[in-house]
Amino acid sequence: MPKQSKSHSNGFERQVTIVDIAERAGVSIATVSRVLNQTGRYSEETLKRVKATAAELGYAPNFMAKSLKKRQTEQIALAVADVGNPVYVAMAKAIQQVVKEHGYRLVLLSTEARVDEEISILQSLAKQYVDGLIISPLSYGEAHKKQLAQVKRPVVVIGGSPGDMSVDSVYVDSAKGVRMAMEHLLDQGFSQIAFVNGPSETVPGTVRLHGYEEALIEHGIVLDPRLVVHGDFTLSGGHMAAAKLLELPGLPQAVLCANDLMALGVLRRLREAGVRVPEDVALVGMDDIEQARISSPALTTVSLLAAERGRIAAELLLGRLTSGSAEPPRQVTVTPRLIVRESSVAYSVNGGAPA
Amino acid sequence: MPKQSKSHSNGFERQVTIVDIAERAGVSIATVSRVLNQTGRYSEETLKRVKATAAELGYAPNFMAKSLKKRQTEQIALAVADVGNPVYVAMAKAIQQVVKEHGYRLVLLSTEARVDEEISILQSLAKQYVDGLIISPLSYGEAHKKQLAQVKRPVVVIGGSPGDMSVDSVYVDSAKGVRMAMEHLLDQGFSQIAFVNGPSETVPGTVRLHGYEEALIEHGIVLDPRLVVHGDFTLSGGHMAAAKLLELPGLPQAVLCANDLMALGVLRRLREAGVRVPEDVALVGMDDIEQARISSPALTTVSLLAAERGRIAAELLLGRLTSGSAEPPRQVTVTPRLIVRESSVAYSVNGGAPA
DNA sequence: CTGTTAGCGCATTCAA
DNA sequence: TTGAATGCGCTAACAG
Repeated sequence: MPKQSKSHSNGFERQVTIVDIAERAGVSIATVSRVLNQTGRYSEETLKRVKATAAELGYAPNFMAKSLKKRQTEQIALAVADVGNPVYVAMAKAIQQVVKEHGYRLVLLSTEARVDEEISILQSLAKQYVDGLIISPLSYGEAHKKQLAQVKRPVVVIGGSPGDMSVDSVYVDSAKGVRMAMEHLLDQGFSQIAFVNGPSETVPGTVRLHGYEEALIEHGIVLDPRLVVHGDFTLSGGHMAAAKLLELPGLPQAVLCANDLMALGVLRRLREAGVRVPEDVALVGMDDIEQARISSPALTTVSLLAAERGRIAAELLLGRLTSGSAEPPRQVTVTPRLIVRESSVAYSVNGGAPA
Repeated sequence: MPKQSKSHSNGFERQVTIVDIAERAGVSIATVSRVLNQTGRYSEETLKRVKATAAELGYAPNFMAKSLKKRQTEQIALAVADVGNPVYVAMAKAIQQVVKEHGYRLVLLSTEARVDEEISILQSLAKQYVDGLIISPLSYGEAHKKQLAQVKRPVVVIGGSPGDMSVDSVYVDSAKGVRMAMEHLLDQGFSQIAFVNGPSETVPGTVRLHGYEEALIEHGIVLDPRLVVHGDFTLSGGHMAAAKLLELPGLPQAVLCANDLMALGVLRRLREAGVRVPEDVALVGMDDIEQARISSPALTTVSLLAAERGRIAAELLLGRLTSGSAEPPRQVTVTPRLIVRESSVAYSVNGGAPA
């Protein structure tokens, strides 16, 4: 290839530094730094001159150098299992909003639901490329805690276990959420309630299963193992889980799903099989994602207050960042809310109208 | 407050550096650097000793220092308008996968559909905190190009305009996509086809409107301005847009939406009004997001190949990063695909069955 | 009000 | 095979 005319300037030319602008403006680099950061004192005259030449040269401060020196990046990271899950999107938006007000940039990290990725993110946090981290881990075992202890930067975990005080955390009693949903179903006289859970090796998976079992016990119903199936918290996971349910000799009276995404997948599969919701089977999800409202029938669900948990997490982290980092960890707990919509209220087939 | 026992170690203790491990292992920092990076030569003996003490001390390399020195961060950024939009999620996942294989970390940036954020991201790219950027801008004007020209790092834009060769880009002819959808509708004999467009000041908005107009002209149909309404590419935007359509004296025969999210919102609003899809009105979206498949009725749509565009963009960027950055910009174009599902095929009310 | 200097933690040349 | 020295670009003392 012939020697290119150096037209396309996306090459790696020498970047302009404060030295360049110092020389050009006839001042020292210290002065340049001062006016650019509005720190210390300087004359009106130099202010103008420095700013002018900075603009002239198209100066942009070097993030690496600055961060290395100041020992902070003004970035915080949010690590979630699946950026495609609306729950995490809601969380991310809430967090984004509050950290931004405080001058921080939010970077999203996706773990693709893999534990080793979670650990690896915790590890790389030690590299200090962000000032703090909010993580919503799918699992939360010894490996996590060990890494967490190593980390030199504030971390707040969304999720985790109640009463675990190794780091700041915001907790929602999702087992209670499950029980609320179960009550709602049981109150309508349903006793054969299937449970579409997430992976049993995840924290949400085990916790929610507990809630299911507790509700059953409380009502003197023995758990039918065939009614408990597993998905992976995704749409298609729910779809496949419903398929398993459909293979059972008889249809359950109701299906409770560990999250809305799976509930929506279940809904789809049921419809494909000609099963009507809620007439033939009642359906309840968890999370209260936007799609739950607009699905048809609108999905009854348990809000786990994703946005609010995100906001709280961000505030906890910001607290660590700006003031004390020596105080003992705090855990704030939020309470789930049942939201009854169409998918779970079965009026009599003979057509009783709603109130 | 009493003097805290220094229990909770998330404070900002002095981090361990290669100096520490050099001292401890009785070698120079140069040697430490060499074995840790597997560069240069060193004895088996020192290898073991250095590695051991590094582990012992819980050493983690400082990202800032390393990047400052090497002038690269091994991070690339993806900036999108709305992290909640499944299209961008699909893009992100595809990109994530390919950059990861090449040892890069992907950080997600959300512009919240604001142009000033897009510009600001371009600006901060000059700060060099990522090695490259993939951006899918909603608008693409002079301000963008001006910033783009300043930037010292490779950028690839997803979207933009055909034939614009200021940077690498991947382009999908969405106007053609609209025409394909229109053909599908017109072929069924529909002539009153409403168009729910995105904001008219965005690139996708203007381009898709053109496609709509062209299709109409081609079929000798004059555009009825009342049939063109605007949303903001979100679910609720579609919902509101449908409300406007519902106010019209008569219902259009079909509704084409500039994206699936709005189409789903429209679907919901129509159902609320007791309008059946596709029996009363045919509905078509664009993008082919996962929810389009599982909605009910399943949504006819035009795939804009988000994942594939993401993959291509990532490959273009990686190309710049690893080999030449001097070559002239490339633009690769992908062709949309019509995907006919249930929402647009109106069988006769008398019940003709599908083939 | 401004300039000089010393690192931040690391990779890398140049000698040994 | 290893060590000493240099500097990436910047901020923050410390002098003047």
